[in-house]
Amino acid sequence: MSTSIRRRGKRAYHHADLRPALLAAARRMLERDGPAALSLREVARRAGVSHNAPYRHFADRAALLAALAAEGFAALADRLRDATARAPPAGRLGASGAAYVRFALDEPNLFRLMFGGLVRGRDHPELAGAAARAYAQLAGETGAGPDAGPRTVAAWATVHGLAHLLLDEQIPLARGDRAAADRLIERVLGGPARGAEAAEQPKPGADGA
Amino acid sequence: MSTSIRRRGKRAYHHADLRPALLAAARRMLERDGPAALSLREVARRAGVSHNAPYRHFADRAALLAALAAEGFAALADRLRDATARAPPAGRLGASGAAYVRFALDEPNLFRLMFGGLVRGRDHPELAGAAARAYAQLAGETGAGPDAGPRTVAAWATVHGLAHLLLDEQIPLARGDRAAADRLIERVLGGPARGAEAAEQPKPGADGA
DNA sequence: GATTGATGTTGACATTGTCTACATTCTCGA
DNA sequence: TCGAGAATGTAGACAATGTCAACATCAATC
Repeated sequence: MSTSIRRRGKRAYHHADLRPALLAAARRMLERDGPAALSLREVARRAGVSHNAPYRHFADRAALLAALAAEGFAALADRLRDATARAPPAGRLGASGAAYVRFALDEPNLFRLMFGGLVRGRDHPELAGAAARAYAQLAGETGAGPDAGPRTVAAWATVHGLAHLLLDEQIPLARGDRAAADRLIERVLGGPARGAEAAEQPKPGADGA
Repeated sequence: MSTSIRRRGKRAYHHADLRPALLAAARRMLERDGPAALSLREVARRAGVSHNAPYRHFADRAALLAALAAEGFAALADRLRDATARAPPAGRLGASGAAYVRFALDEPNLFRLMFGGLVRGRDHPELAGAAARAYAQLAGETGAGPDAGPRTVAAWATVHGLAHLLLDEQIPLARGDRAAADRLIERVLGGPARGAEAAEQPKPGADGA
């Protein structure tokens, strides 16, 4: 906490860069306790300012959450870019999907904030823009153009659904087991039409929502 | 509100069936304002009882939400059963998937409660059981047995992801447009390996989270 | 150097979840 | 029949939260 009350030698008038400091504190709290438990006052406390200071940078709690979600979409876009850049052209679809799911597993609560319906892009243009950029990245790297057809939609839906199911522990898979996630992704993304020739697959579990 | 303060001619001791009355009120409030806005005190108010009465029937707010989510899984299981019962054997996979997505579109906030990570089945056995029954129904009707392979997981993930994407308005589709949802499902569920020969497909939108 | 706008603080208010203590009503056994 | 005990509902309190209004402080500008 108290990230740079003063900064760069300069005396720093009030706090200097309070907004990023608030976002950083909120990000930590988000990943620890989830979006529902994120309290504006606690964020302010961790940033070392009064409980009303955040209102100088965010209209309300929803705006803070929207900014966090926007950061999440930017991070997701980066991940997708990195993953596809490293993959051979033929493996880009799988790499992109795996990166998507890994992102969800790495930052479950950020992912939930982004896709949990708590904040809607419609209400926050900044969020809508960040989401659009991430989708553009995704659509571009799945091999289809912006006029992607059912194939792209299906691939996207599959990966997105897989991320959710894994996150909610409805498909048993050790959290953070990258290799297992990769294998599952590869099998599932490549597999729907191939049938069930791959062995040792996980099956739907009874673990609740 | 004030659902059956007294009941069946009998004088009814305190409220008679407060628990279902609370759940009914909560269900209405949930669909109107979403899971995050659901207040225990407001539920009590609408049921016409004191702010603490719900604690005789639910351990806390999370328990109420879990009970609602469990009802949701039961309703989903019913929908899946009905849909597959009416479909010819060859069309069961598609019918099941379409029913799944339609359920999400019909009761968006209930769906978000069930799959939004707000309540975890791990903490509420009743919820875990209801979820397991719904999944069993789903797995049984996708044509695969309980040892479903990647194909079943993929189908499930695709449908689940599609529901989420439609719900979050990340795929443009008029809310409640059943025909469009059905066509999309059919194309997407049947399509990943077929390529993009189907025309007039929607494409990923820039509508934010 | 005074003014002004941005930024941060203090205090207040209604609402909420939850705890404890108390009241009322039902049920069941003598 | 009735009274004890268990269910069920109520009243009051408390801390925490989101948000509003009023005030303070600081940097920059005329």
